Amino acid sequence: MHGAGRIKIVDVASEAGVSVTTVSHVLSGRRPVSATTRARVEDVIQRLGYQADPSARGLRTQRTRTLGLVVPDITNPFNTAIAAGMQEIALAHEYLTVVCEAPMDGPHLPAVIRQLVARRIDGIVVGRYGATRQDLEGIVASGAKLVRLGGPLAPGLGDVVRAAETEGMYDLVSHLVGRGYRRIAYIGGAPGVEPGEERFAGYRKALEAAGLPVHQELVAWTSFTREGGRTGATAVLNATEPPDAVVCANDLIAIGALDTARAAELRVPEGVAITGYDDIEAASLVSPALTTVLNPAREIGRSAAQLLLDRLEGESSGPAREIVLAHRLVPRESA
Amino acid sequence: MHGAGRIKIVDVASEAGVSVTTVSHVLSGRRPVSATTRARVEDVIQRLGYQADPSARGLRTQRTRTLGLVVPDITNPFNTAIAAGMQEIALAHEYLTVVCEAPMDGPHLPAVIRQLVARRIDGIVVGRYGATRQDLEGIVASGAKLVRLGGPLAPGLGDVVRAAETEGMYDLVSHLVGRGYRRIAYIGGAPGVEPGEERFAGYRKALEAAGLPVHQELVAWTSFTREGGRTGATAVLNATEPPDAVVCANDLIAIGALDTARAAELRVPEGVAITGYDDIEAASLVSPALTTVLNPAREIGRSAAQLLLDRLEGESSGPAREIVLAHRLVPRESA
DNA sequence: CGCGTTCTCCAAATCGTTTTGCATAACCTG
DNA sequence: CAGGTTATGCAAAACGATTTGGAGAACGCG
Repeated sequence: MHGAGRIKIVDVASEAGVSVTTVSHVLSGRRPVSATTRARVEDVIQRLGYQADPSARGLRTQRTRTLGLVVPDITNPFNTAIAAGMQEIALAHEYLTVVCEAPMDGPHLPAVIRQLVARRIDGIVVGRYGATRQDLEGIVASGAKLVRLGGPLAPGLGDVVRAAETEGMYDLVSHLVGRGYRRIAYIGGAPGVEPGEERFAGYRKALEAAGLPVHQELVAWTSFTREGGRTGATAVLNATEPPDAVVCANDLIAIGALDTARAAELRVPEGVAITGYDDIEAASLVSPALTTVLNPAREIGRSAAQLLLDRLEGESSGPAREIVLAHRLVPRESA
Repeated sequence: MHGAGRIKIVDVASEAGVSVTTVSHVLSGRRPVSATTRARVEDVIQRLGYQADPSARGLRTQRTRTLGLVVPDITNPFNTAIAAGMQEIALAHEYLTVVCEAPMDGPHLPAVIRQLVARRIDGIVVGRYGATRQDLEGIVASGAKLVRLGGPLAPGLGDVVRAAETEGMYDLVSHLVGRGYRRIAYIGGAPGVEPGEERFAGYRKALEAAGLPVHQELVAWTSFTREGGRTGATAVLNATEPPDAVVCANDLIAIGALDTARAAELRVPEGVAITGYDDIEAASLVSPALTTVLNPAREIGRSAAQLLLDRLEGESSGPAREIVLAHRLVPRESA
């Protein structure tokens, strides 16, 4: 008759003939309990299906056993892959994961962070973002652990997980150079936003290493969207001396660039090569299939969650850490 | 020096020169408070940036102000759109949304539900699923509010939100008939899983209304994946008398069918028409762009959250409700 | 056999809210 | 102005767990 989930620690204690203290100790293992008592208590817990009330526990411990992920766009497959990776690790440690969307337009980020901090979320992962130092410091000051996805490692701003973006773009552009392309254009997202900067750096380094110049008129900055790709491609393809390849900062931009090329009756890759970055699902669905770089999103999520859990369950402080994950070139038809 | 988020209700009370009871009352409005006192308290709350501790509040009220969404695959854009819709509504009411993945392979669903129930989540949305009656009853018995996405309205199993799937497929197939197609094949996902059943029903009704027979060899059941689409299409296209159109239960299946058609050197839509369902982003990115039906996923999420909040904040019980959302045919190149 | 350790376990305080039962002050009404 | 309402605010008891200071029993040592 007593519904599931309603039994309390005191019920377990009386059923097992011990005090609530003892039950708590077998649960947490913070003090020794004799083997026979422990066995009896665990049996009762099992039989009654006892589960500690998270609010009561949270009130006492000041922990919520919850991890948060903040991303600019929750429907972006790259971001959901990160979320999936986090959940995989978190669930195994009985942590919950909440993912929050904070669009780039308007001051959504501070509000979302306030929400998360007010909720006493234990650890927060801030996704690829133009987050200000102030935003991030607010998280750290609240006592929550912080992991950033990308950006430089800085003291007092949590740990960092990132893909080897610069190296990935370097390899991609070198790949193009190796296949004979010489006038290689670049379409970036919003300038100054982190992953864009690093990818652009890889582009420049690769050209430099090949002894090729960076033409200012072959570089366009727009936004990380399909529409951005269309306008960016229009700009670089109309240069006085057009490019033979267009490197895009992500797959959505590249798909937009494909639109523009198709509209201009330019064959890909014969007329112009086009490449993306991230390897989202659509990259292999469009035609021609995009040459791109695999962004190990799920693995990024796993690493970020693991970093947070280490800080939470193991040594709380210590020097800031950085995890860099390997990229992988995915050659397909568009180059 | 006192960091943000650390101030308690007693601090607010003493700063404002009132008791904690009064502060609580201005917060909840459950008892009248004089205008001048209220103003003073609200000012102090503002100035100090007070935010009630959710664990303490949850312990007392037995509410977590959290909504949950359970889906088979968190990276499916359809599901993330639902999540985004839920979050939009939930956040406005200061509720958090957590989305949990419970893959169809293996007994993940009961475990995830247990987790959510143990966490005292206030309301749970169970996505398109082969959920058993037992799973759902467990949720209701725990006291959490339940909304199902699809399936028949049944007493004691919460409210239902669904798209008009049968009608949507009916319109789509009727559209094909109107354009002259006569041998129309169908590729479904796993048989018995809800959205598939309803879509198949729409397919049959439309053929029936047009006086066309349902050929057993033109119906294939696989899985809701691109790979499923490939195998399903191989089956129906190799029928003794091949179809002139292939209707797929969702977009991923349709994209897989496009693969098969391309491999068989069949032009689409000249050789065979292919249609999808859901209108995921990739549907407009592939070539030829898919004729499909817009599944109002975001709106579904919004409605589900609203339903939950109504139960939570308004009248708790009452007859089970069902919300049916309109579909919309999206004609593109593939038919 | 007395005394100090080490094992076990318990009672009670605590975390920060909400909510109920009263006390007091203020206000009408006749 | 007495008597009864209504407004206003307070003190104290929950909510269900964790954690600390000890109590009693068992054990070893001199």
